[in-house]
Amino acid sequence: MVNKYYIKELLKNEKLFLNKKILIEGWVRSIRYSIFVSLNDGSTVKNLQIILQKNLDKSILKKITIGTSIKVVGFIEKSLGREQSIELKSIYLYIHKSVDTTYIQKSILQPKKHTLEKLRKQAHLRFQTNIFSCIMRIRHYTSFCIHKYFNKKNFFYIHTPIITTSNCEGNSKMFHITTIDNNSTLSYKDYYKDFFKKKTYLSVSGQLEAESAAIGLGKVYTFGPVFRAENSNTSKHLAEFWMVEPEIAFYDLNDNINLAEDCIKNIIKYVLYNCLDDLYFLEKNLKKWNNKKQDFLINRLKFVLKKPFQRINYTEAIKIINKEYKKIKYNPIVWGMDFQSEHEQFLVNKYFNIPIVIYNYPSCIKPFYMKINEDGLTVKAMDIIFPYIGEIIGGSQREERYEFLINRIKKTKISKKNLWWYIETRLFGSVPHSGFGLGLDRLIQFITGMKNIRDVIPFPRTPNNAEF
RNA sequence: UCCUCAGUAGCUCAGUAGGUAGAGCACCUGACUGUUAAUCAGGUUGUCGCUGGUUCGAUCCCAGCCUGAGGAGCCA
Repeated sequence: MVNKYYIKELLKNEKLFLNKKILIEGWVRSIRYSIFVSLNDGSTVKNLQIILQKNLDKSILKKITIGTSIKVVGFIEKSLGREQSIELKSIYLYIHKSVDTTYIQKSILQPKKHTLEKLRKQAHLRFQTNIFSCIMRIRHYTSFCIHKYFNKKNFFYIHTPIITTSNCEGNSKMFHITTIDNNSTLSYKDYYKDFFKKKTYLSVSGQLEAESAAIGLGKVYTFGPVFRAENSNTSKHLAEFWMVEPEIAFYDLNDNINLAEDCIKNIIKYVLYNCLDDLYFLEKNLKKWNNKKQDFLINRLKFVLKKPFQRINYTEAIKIINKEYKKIKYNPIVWGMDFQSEHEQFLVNKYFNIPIVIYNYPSCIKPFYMKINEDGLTVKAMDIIFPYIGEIIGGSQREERYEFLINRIKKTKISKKNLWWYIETRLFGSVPHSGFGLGLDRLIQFITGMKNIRDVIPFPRTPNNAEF
C-alpha cells in the first residue's frame, strides 16, 4: 500500500520524503526529452518533475500529452536539474485520460502565451492554467480569511435570503424571479398569482436582513452572492458577485471605518502569508505582460499595510479637487455631486498616495437607510477607495430613529410597503448600528493585480454572458 | 446605455496604398537518457467576424450587424 500525497505537502517537507515510495496524481503540464514530465496537481503553482521509466513503450509515451491526467508511483529523489530540488522517479504509471493533440491545439492548454480574453472564452478549462489556478487559490484564502476574521471577533455568520422583495439600494435594477412561463396566459404583472404571491427578485444586498439580525445577535456578517441587473460593461462590474456585509449593533461610523480598515489589512496579511508562491508567480507574469521593470504586486500589498488609510470628509475632498483640478485638467466638482472615478483616482494615487476613506456624503446621493448628521445635509456614509480599482467598500452608520427613517423614505420616494418589517425594527430596541459591504471580487482584483474582474471569478456573469 | 479601438492559420500577430495571404510558436513525421514552454531536420494548416453595396475583381473601400477589449455612467 502506497500513500498518496499532494505536491504542496512534498515540497513543504522535501527531506522527509527523500527515498520514500509515494503515489501522486495530477495533470501533465509539459513533457521533455521523452522522460521528463512536469506534473501539476492543483495544490500549488509549483510542478513536480516526474522521471519516466527508460524503457517505456513508445505507444504509451505518445499518450502522455499536455493536459493528460496520470497516476504515478515512484521514489522521491534528489534532482540533478537546477530548477527543482526533488523529483519523482517513476516505477508505475497509469494514464487516466490522454488528451488528443488536435484538442490541445484548439484549447488554452496549448503551451503558448494566451490572452486573458482567450482564457475567458474557455472558462471551463481555465482552472488548468497556472495563472487562473493561482487566482483561484488566492480567492479561496481570501474567502477563508474573511470567515476566520469575523469568527475570531465573535461575529455570527447569517445566511440572508437570495430571493427578496425589497430593493435596499433603491435604484439598482434587479433580476425578477417568477415561475410564470412564457406560454402561460399570465404575465409577470400578475404577480399575485405567482409562486410567492408577490414580486420577487434576486437580492442586491443582504444588508436589511443583516441589520435586523444585528439587533439581537449584536455582531453579524453575511457573505454570499448578490445580483445586479445593471447593463454595465466595465472591467469592475459583474451581474453576480460576492459581497461581505458585516452589521454591528452599538457601532458608530468611526467604529465602522476602524473595522473595515482592520478587516482589509488582516486579509492582505493572511494572503501574503499563505499565497506567496501564487503571488510571486502572478508578479513575475504581470511584469512580463505589462512590460514593467519593477515588481509591483507584492510591494503594493505590503504598502497598504504600512500606514493608516487617509480619512477625509466629503466636503474637504471636494475642496482639494477644486483647488487642484486646473493642474490635473479634470473637471471641477460642485458640492452635492458624486465623485467621478478620475477624482477618486487622483486623491488615491496622486494626492495622498494611500487608500482613502471618504465619509459624510451629501444625503441626496446616498440611500435612505444612512443616518443623517446634525447638519441635516450629510449622512454618516463612508466609502473606501483603493488604488486602480476604486471603491472597494461602501458603508454607513444606519438611521436607527423611527421618525427620521420614515422621513427619509418619504423623500426618496421608495415604497414603504415591502419595507414594513425593516421599519418596524426601529420600534423594538433600536440601537445605533453600522455596517459595510466589501466587494470580494474587487478586493481579489487588487490583490492579484488583475485588470478585469472577469478574471477573478470562476464563471463570470455579465450582460450577454452566462455561457458557462 | 454612450465613446474609442479591434476581429487574418490552433495561438500571438504582420500584411495587401483593391488582383483570394505570411512569420514565430503549436501540430504531424523522424532523431535524441538530464531536460526546464528542450534541441535538430522535414512537412501540413486559412470561407482574412457576418450580411449587403461599389467594382471586371473586395480580406483591403462603404453601410449595417455580431463579438470582444479599453474608457465613461451605475456601483461593490
